[in-house]
Amino acid sequence: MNLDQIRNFHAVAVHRSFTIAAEKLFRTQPAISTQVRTLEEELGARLFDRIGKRVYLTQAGDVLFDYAERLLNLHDEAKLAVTEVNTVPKGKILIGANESTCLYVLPQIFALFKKKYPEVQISIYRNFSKKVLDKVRGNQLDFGIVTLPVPEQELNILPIAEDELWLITSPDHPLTLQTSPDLEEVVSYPFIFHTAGTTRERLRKHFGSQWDRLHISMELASIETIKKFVSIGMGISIVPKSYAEEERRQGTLCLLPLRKLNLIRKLGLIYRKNRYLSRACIVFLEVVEESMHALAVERSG
Amino acid sequence: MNLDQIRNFHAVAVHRSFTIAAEKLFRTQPAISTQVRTLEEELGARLFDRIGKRVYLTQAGDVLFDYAERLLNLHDEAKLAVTEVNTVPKGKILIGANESTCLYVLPQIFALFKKKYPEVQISIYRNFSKKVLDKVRGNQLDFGIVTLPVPEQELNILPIAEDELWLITSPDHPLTLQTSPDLEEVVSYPFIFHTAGTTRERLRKHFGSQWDRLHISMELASIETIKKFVSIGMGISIVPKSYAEEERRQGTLCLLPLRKLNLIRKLGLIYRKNRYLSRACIVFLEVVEESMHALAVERSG
DNA sequence: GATCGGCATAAGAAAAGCTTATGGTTCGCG
DNA sequence: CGCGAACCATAAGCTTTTCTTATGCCGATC
Repeated sequence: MNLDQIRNFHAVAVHRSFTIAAEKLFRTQPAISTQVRTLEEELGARLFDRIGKRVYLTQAGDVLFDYAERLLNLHDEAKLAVTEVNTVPKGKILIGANESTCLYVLPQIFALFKKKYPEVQISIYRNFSKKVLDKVRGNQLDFGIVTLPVPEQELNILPIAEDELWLITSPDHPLTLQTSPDLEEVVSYPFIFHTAGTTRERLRKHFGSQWDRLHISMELASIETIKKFVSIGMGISIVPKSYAEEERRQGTLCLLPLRKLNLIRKLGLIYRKNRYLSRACIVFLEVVEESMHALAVERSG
Repeated sequence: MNLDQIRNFHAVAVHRSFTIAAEKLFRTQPAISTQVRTLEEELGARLFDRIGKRVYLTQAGDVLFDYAERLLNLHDEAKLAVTEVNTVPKGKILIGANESTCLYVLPQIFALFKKKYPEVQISIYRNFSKKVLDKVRGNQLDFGIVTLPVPEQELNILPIAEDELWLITSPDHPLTLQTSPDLEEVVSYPFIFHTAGTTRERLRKHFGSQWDRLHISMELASIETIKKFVSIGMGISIVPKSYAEEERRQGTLCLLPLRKLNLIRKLGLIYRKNRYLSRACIVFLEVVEESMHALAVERSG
């Protein structure tokens, strides 16, 4: 019993005629006849009484008729629902990002996106870039926002933001007397760092031999707490410049570029290659590009 | 999109593997692959992400998956329900009968039937034999109980009861002095008849030339009222003997055989030829035959 | 009682679906 | 790092299913 047979049966029942049913289904009458007969044989029950010219539903046919309607309706609904997924953007997007991205990058993008596509639900997985990367590779996330560079294999990468790494200190710190302190000077002061993360690893490499001379007074798990402790003079730190602009304006932190250490942190949106993008995912990509342009204009303007 | 494709899709989704799905469905892997691909093309949406060795449902696939389960369940249910109609007797039986049959014949049969098959609902269409006959011919009734004979074309006929037509009078009627009055005597007394019906027509023929001499004092629509009026002496009537046995016992009516008028009224169960009998209808026929045997034994014993 | 309408059946053609064979990836293991 | 096994896609050929055309049969209708 397949849907075609059910459709045939249903048409015959509705029109009380094999011939008319055949017309409606753009088949010939024998085609309908045999299909109905096959159905009857399979079910072991006659579905119609063929009496003279007339066709009547038997009791079994009557029972099947109700199911036929439900099946056909459900089938139509299914087709519609599946097609709609990729025409009207809706459903859910899973995005992975680290904490700071969640705080400083995603809000603007999401605001724009939600305004355009309110039906799409966004779910955020917050973790270190490395974990995010794994989950994107494992197809458990639709998108990830991670620190670049990233091994390119299997991934599409879309750079979305650049930020210089600057030194932050408390407003009354001795280093603030300089406009652009030297690395060698800086290492003599106690540092506050993230417990882990890509940026910390990159800094270690850039510091080179200086790293061992570094005095790490604290390790904290979030940018917000780091800034807090830096502002009360518990140590100094290095963070993406834009993450501290707000505090600089308020005067709670000082932002200083480091001489000779021209470190740039790039953020990228990543997603798996060969992956089928739902309509919701496609429009998300569009919105990301769009908001990048908006930011670029903002900066230049 | 047919049920087979949906079944294939579902199996792949469940096992997250084309190969395993193929095994479970006793097909080869390419068969499953092409079917799924066809489905994807028809829906215009990819249903799986094939990434490396792994298979993931896309968003569209996820949507379809829910529908697939519902469709397959509904399909199973439909098969079961249709098959059950003709194994476990249930549903509805439509029976047509005239008033007197309803009163004196059906109750015993129905009692037995209901005891054996409580799930079958019996619906009675009460009308004259002629109307019942038409409805059985028109396939609007499963069975009819009518006065025989009946034109045989298109019908199966099962005789179920015989009854002699006897005279009924009030207990103090002059005719009661005789054991078996003559037709010629009888016609001099006022008669009460049914307004219409097969028996009345048959009597007319049998009375022959006497009919015109008949004085019909009343015409009534039901056996019960006829008996009432006869018992209070408003006239005499001729009815199937068994219909007045009760009143004879109670002494409210007298039952007398008519000499020379050996009229027998036969009742028959009729149903259309070429008609598919549901399980409920088949067991109804069985019960009817069974209760006929029971009555035969009762009479002989 | 001849004709028309409507379903069943048969035979041949078309379409769909399955299998075997094979190729390209990926993943795991030495 | 490379090799083999696992897995899905594709192609070609064959089988099965399903369609159409042709025809028969039966009941309804005039």
